[in-house]
Amino acid sequence: MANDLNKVLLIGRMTRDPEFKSVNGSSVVNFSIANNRVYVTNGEKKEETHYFDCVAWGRLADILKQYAGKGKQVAIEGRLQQQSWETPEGKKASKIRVYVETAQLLGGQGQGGGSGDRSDSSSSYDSGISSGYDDYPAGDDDIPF
Amino acid sequence: MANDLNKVLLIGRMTRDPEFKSVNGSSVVNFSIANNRVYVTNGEKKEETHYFDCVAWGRLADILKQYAGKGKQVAIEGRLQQQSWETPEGKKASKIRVYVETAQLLGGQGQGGGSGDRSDSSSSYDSGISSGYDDYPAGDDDIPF
Amino acid sequence: MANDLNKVLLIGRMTRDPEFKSVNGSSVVNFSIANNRVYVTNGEKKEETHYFDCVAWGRLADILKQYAGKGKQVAIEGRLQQQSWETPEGKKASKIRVYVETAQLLGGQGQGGGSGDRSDSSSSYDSGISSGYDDYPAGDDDIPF
Amino acid sequence: MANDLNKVLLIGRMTRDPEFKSVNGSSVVNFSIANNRVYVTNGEKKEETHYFDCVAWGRLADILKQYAGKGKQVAIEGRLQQQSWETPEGKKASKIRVYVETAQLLGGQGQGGGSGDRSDSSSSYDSGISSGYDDYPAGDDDIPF
DNA sequence: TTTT
DNA sequence: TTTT
Repeated sequence: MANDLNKVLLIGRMTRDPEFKSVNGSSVVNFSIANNRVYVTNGEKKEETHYFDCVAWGRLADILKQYAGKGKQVAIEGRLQQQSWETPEGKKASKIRVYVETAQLLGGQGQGGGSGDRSDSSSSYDSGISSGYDDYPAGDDDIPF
Repeated sequence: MANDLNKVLLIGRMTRDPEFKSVNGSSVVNFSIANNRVYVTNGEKKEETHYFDCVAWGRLADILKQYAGKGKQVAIEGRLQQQSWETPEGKKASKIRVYVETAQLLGGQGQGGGSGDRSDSSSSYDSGISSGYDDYPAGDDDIPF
Repeated sequence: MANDLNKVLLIGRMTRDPEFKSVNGSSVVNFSIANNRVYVTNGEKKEETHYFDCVAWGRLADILKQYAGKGKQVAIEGRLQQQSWETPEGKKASKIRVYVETAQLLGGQGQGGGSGDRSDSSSSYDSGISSGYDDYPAGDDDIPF
Repeated sequence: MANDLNKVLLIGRMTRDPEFKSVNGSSVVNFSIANNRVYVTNGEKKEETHYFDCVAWGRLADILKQYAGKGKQVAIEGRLQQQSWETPEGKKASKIRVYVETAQLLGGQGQGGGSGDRSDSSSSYDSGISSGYDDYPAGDDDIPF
């Protein structure tokens, strides 16, 4: 069986602070990204917003927990993932989300803060951070951006 | 408002023949792609298949209708799209699919055929085809691949 | 012959103002992007900067001329292109550049300005703009960002 | 400093067998990819071929050495890299190549073989293989495709 | 320097 | 359920 190409690249803003949890000792964050699309159809300008659910694991999850937040602009790279589960009624359900492999915080003019004491994290430089299970393309351990 | 980066790249096989319809005079095809993932966790090889819904419009839809089919391997480039609708019960629902902007048929050894008389389309060369509303990066009108 | 997948996605800062020219009535801009890479090798943090030459045509060129500038952070999407030419001595030469199809100006804190009177263009919102030969995924004609 | 987004995705055919060497005990392969572009300008079909130099390291290099070869169709994912060096005359020179992070061999109808005894490797199934310094998204050790 |  |  092949390992097929599967790559997603998005820029958008977090609709809320990343939701953190720990699964079997591993860090996990879930968040949603608002991605705007602007286009012109026969002279008329149109705007749409699409919302995409994202998940990140490991060190990347820790860093996003610490530095990302509602309104922050972020570039993410990852892959599409089909989650499947059974509903309480025993029906099969599935949805698509983005498994984030790398994230770069952009110096956007988001409203920042949101949930309280994250305001101190506004070191305001861009960052590229990756999942961190490998030590290859990674950020710094102390001041990731 | 911005036009945010939104790019998806996938290789996979069509799980069925593209489903064709005409919407306000425009061609539309819907299809699903099986994308395989192979990875190793602590020495153990694992395999998963993820299924992604795709839609294509215009000339690309026409070409996919004519040349693509169940089992065919295809590389697609497009963008993530959040479809939103109301259920018959008046609830809001939404799902993610891939809006295909370009497709390249790969000369894979899929089980081909499926729904009968498409076997004659096995011109068996690769192809890169795009949506065709613009005439810029496009294929030929007669022998697209 | 196929139209093979060829996609490049970069975030970086312009090393200088885009260099504008007109070729057979079409607008062309050339510019260079500084793309930073940060990684860790056996505990040690490393940094590198890579410079990539880019070219854009048409309406995208006009917009970049008007709104982009030295130090601006930009996300670009395009394709790799091999330029070939003959040297004055009659030798064959070739180099790789990025043919930009879409660009999104990011609200970064670059040193801005540079060549004088562009400072007034700091409308400071992000933007996604594309080549504009098609009217499909495009920006606005008046206030592109 | 940021770790900026830098992503390249290409499909093409190897113009020759990968050139293998060992650098400080690490495997390295160099190869060149022919990437075809087909487009239409005012009704006229045009074709171009662009050649891109690629490099892969580690386990991915080993696998490409063993299974890839001249004429093989491959999908690669990686990043742009600017190589810089000094000429024998003491001048600075630089070129752009693709640092390959993942490769998927496609079941194309390349002329295969080429340099002798690779013909036995035509297991002819697609494959997705990655650099292998991490054990995360990887192939099998024995039968990678 | 080049692939199908 | 939503960001600027």
